[in-house]
Amino acid sequence: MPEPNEELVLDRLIHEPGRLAILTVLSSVKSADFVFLQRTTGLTKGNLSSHLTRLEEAGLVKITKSFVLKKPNTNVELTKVGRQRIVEHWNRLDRLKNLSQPKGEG
Amino acid sequence: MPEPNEELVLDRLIHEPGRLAILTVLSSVKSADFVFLQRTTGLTKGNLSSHLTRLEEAGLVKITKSFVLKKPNTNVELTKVGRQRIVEHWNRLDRLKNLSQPKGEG
DNA sequence: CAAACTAGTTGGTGACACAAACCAGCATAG
DNA sequence: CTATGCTGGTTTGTGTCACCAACTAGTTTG
Repeated sequence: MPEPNEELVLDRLIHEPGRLAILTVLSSVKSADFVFLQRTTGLTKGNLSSHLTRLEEAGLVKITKSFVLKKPNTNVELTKVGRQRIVEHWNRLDRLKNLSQPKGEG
Repeated sequence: MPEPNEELVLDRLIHEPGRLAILTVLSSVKSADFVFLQRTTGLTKGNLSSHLTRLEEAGLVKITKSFVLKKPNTNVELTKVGRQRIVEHWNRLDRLKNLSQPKGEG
């Protein structure tokens, strides 16, 4: 039973393509609403909704619901923890990648 | 129904952490055997076995079984396609990452 | 012979990503 | 008023699949 290199273990919650996209988009903006996230990530409403719920439950995003122009509006922003975790995830991916290409792409 | 940016869609077959590790290790060596892969990836035998089967079925790796010192020996190497696909996957991840950090880490 | 070890494979199970169906509010059409 | 159809979401049903435990096959040790 090998003990995996802790540094390289990938967090599935974050690694999942849909959520990785959501979190990565969020890390470039202060906040984003549901419709914007749907457009940028290409996720369906259903998937986006459930991913957001999971991310919120995990404390990675803060969700604020309100009404804008009489329409429901779901605003999402990274929490401090969320921001740390997505950065750390990209760092881990870099380290994994560098296992195979220690000198970087030539 | 938004159409996702084709360039950014992540292939789950490759993206799965265990397989991403296997493929990344393989991309740095000519070939590797089961035990070596288990040590380097930290996967259990069962997981490694089933991931390898999936990768072989997908044509990403070539598996050669033989006996070495009277023990079964499973040798694994990337196919040409496999090598292309893992490189392309890392490129996609780079592009996704750069959506949020177009200037690199500041 | 049995017990333990190596090198794997297979089967059962729970988690979960997905899309379809659903829901609520608003707007126009008749 | 009812009906139709938007927008902006949530919930539900289902199939996939990653995981670990159990198993197989052969070898070595006693």
